[in-house]
Amino acid sequence: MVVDQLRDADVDRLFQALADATRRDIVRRVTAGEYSVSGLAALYAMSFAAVQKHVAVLERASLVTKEKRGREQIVRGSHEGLQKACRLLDEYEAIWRQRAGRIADILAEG
Amino acid sequence: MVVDQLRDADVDRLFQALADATRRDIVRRVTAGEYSVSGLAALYAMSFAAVQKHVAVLERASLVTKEKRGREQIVRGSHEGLQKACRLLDEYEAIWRQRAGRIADILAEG
DNA sequence: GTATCGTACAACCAAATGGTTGTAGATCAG
DNA sequence: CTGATCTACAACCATTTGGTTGTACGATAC
Repeated sequence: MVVDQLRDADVDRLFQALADATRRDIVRRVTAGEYSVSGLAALYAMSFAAVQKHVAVLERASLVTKEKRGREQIVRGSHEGLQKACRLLDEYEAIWRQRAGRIADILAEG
Repeated sequence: MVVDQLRDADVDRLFQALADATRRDIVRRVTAGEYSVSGLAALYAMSFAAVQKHVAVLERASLVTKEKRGREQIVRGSHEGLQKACRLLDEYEAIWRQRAGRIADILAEG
């Protein structure tokens, strides 16, 4: 299904975005407070353009939003993205619990 | 700190491993039941070696374990890996809730 | 013993990643 | 207007990733 493929791509982007320590740090910071792109860039030992790219990756993954304010671009954490990731992992956990439940049933029967 | 670097690398591997639809599908399957590597390989439109690599990525990320049984290698889901990922995301959620709490306080004061 | 099956691993390739520098457009300060 | 600041984006580079094929080796079946 095309729908599922799109969803897969979304999830790919989500976890891919979280698979980098700098990006996770950015998520942490912009979730706790407000930062401009250059404000973030000042925090890391890499070029402005590199940080800009990281923010772009987070934005495409819906983990972050940008809002123009004057000449600055304010980056904010998006709770939706995080929740989505949490819910996805919970699904796997649910599968595990189902299996654990079945095993418990088998043990109870045996 | 070296400890934190190692931890970062672990988390990188974790989310990196989850950032691929085929690997997520493998996790789903081996969490629900038992599969050999070739049993898994039969499910996907790619070579055995490709699936083998995916399993290796999941194994390095501690999302999966392998156990030799005769000439087969049995792949099983590791609950620890999933829990770790869940807890990590919960940390971010906690940061969000802290911030939401502060905002609520400010609104209550104002 | 021989053929087959399941696995491991190397070598290779195209595409994506994570970084760089450089250029250019808006916006603000003086 | 001029200059500084913030951002965007292109071009480039090294490394990693996700895939392939081919080879080799232990375990099993006959």
